[in-house]
Formats: sequence, structure tokens, C-alpha cells
Amino acid sequence: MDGSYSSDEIIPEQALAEAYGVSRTPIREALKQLENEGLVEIRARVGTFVRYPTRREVIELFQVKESLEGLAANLLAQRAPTEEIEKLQKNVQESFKVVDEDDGAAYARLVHEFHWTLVLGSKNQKLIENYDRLMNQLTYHRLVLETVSVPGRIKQSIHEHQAVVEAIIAQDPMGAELAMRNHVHASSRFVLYQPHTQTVGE
Amino acid sequence: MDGSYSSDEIIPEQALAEAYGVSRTPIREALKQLENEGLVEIRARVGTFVRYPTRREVIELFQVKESLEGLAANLLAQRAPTEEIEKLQKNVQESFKVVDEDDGAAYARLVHEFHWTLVLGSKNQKLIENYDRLMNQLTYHRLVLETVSVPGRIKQSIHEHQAVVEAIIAQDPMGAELAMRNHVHASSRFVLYQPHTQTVGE
DNA sequence: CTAGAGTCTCTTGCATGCAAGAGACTATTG
DNA sequence: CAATAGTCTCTTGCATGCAAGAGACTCTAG
Repeated sequence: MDGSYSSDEIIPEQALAEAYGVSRTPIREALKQLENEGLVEIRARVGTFVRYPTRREVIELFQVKESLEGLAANLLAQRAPTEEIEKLQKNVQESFKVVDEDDGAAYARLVHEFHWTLVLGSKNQKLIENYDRLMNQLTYHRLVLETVSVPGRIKQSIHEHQAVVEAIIAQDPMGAELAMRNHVHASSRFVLYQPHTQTVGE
Repeated sequence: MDGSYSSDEIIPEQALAEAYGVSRTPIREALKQLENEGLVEIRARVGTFVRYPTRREVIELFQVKESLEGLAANLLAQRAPTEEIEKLQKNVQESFKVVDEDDGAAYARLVHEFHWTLVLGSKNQKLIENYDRLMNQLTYHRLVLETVSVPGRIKQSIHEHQAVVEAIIAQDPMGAELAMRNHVHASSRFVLYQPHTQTVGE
């Protein structure tokens, strides 16, 4: 995930085993798990490779993301008022501030916090697990950093966040869900509009 | 999944290895994967056990199921007309027939076919993978068989299926999604209303 | 120079052996 | 009879060795 390996070079079990001071067995178990999550591809008797999602997969993942985050917003609105919601409010205020200061890194961090606060606030562990796996597959942090550069998108994005928070505070589950889905959908359009090097087309 | 092991007896790696004619290593990899999917629990140096979802987890899983199947219905409606939709239509007609004939087993099979046809028809591989994992965790077939015995539920359920199909045919994604979510929500209430031995309370 | 066959190396897949720890069982003591 | 300490067995965790296969490389022939 930190980019140590590119998709055309193999990840040798032996090297990882030596690096972590263990044998190949636990390394193999870990890689098998990563394969199961779709992050690496193990080709039998050839090697293990980093696997980047295709453009098609990114589209699919965003569709599922939209659905899951919509559910999370819905559930959180049902639980209103809670402390997570206060955190979201502060997050939106802070976001407006750092954008005025043109602090891209701080904004990326706040976006990350917003989405995770919302999902964790759903208090649905199964939803959280599914979301976590999904985000790992999206290698999301990379995409976010690419998107923040689109002019005008950031301010719009924060307003969308704000709309979500307002619906949650109003204890309007369906409104919150639709606002969140609208937001994810909009952000996915910007991510997919950008041509990037990592997510190669099918 | 076939009930060979109950939750209080260990699943010995050695026995499985001998049964399948392989060594413990590939058995361990498989069990590790099942643990990752939440189907078994591996307690270090104690043993591996079948893991049934708690009532709380069943509730959470149904919430996610509702969301994912809603998305599937939405996506399928966007693709209308397709052959999957014809299959759903025939499924509903067939369902009415077997219920009149009081054929519970055939109905359970048709329910299974309906939901999977819908999800597969979404043509979203990531959604399909998430749904598959989810259904494995629910050990769904067992729950379905328990629910068909609730009087009056079956006929109602088929009418809900019909409403979903009609919205899909009308190329109304949001209507299809809401109809599907309504159906899953209703069925979850019946499943959760029933006290069962497997899903122990938390 | 090019094409092809053969070999050789490096990879993962699996078998096996040993160690460590959890839990049950037993024996002993009050 | 009950409680406790000790041992013993059975489990998984991990290290290691070997085999099989994929792919690269080289050498030979045209």
C-alpha cells in the first residue's frame, strides 16, 4: 500500500520472511489473506503481484461505497443525537477553515475523518467491516489526493458534507442517506473523470 | 455449513487433512480464510470452532443485506430490459404456483433463485462478492427454511417480489430499490421474530 | 541474424517435524 | 469430600525441506 512494489514486479515471500524475521509460512498466510481481499494476485508457481483495481472495478466499488455510506448515514440519523454527530459538525467547520487557508493535506485528513466518523457512527460492525475491505480495495487515500486538485470541487464537497450533517441532526434518515449518496456519487464522478496512472483501463 | 460440527466441538485440522488426503498446511489456509469470513473461530493453541452469528450480528447483516439488495435492484432496473428480468418474472409466476401446491421445498429454492438472479443481474462483481460473503455469514438457507412456516408470510413475500419486478420492468431504479428494501426489511422482521436455537442472543 | 528447442533457475505448493501453550485430569492434602 | 497443585495430552503456530512448474536464458541450427 505504501508503493514499495509496482504491479509488474513480484513480491518474494522469502524476502518478506527475512525482513520480518519469521519463516515463509506466516507470510504466506498473510499474502493469501491479501489475495482474498483483492489487493494482491498470487499466480501459482510464478509469483505474487500487487493488484491495482481496473477502471471498471473502481466504478463498481464506488457504487457499493455509495450504498454502504448511504446506509451509514441513515443509521446514524436514527441514532441522533450522539457525540459522533458533534464530531461531524466540527469537521465541516474545520474543513471550511483549512480550505480558506489552502491546506490540502489537512483537508485530505478531514475528508478521511468525516467518512470514517460517519461509518463508525453507524454502530453496525458488519457494515464497518465491509466498508473497511472496500476502502482497502480502492486504495482510497491515493485517489483522494488526486481529486483535491480539481478546482471548485473542494468547496462543493464540503457543502455536500454539510447537507449530510444537517439531515442527520434533523433526524431525517432518508434525507441523510440521499444526501450522502449524492455526495459519494458526485465525488466518484470527479475521481473517475481524472485519468490516473494507477487504475489502468480494462 | 452442513452441520457436521456444532459450535462447542473443535474441528481438528488433522482429521480434515486425512479426510481430504492432504497435509495440514492447505487445511490451515482454508480454515484461516473461513475465520476471515467469520464462519469459524480459531483460538490459538486451543482449537477451531464453528461460529454462529449472534442475534445482534444477524440484525446487522440484514441491514447490510437490505442495502446491497436495494442497490442490486436499482442497477438491474437501469439495465432493463434484460434476460434476468424475464427470469424474475417467471420466478414470481412459478412461486405463486408452488405455494398453491403447498410445496415448501420448491418455494425455498425459488426464493434463493430470485435473490441471486437479482444480485447477479446487477452485473456489479464487487457487489456480488460482498453479497456472497454476507450470505455465507448469515447461513441463510437455514433461516429461510425456518421462516417459510410462518402463516401468511409466504403469499405476502411473493407479492413483494412481484412489486420489485414490476418496478424493474418499469425502468424505475429508485422504485425498484425501495420495493426491494421493503421486502428484505419485512422478511428480516419475520426471521428475527422467530426464536431459533442457532443464533444465540448476545 | 533469427527462430526454436532445451535447460536451468526461481517461484510457490505442500508435507512434515518440533515447540509452546491451553485445558483437562489426577493425585494429594486439608 | 473439596480444593489445589502438578502433570499430561492434544491443540495450533511456525520452521524447514523438497517437489513441481512457469518463464527466462542460452545455445544451436538454418
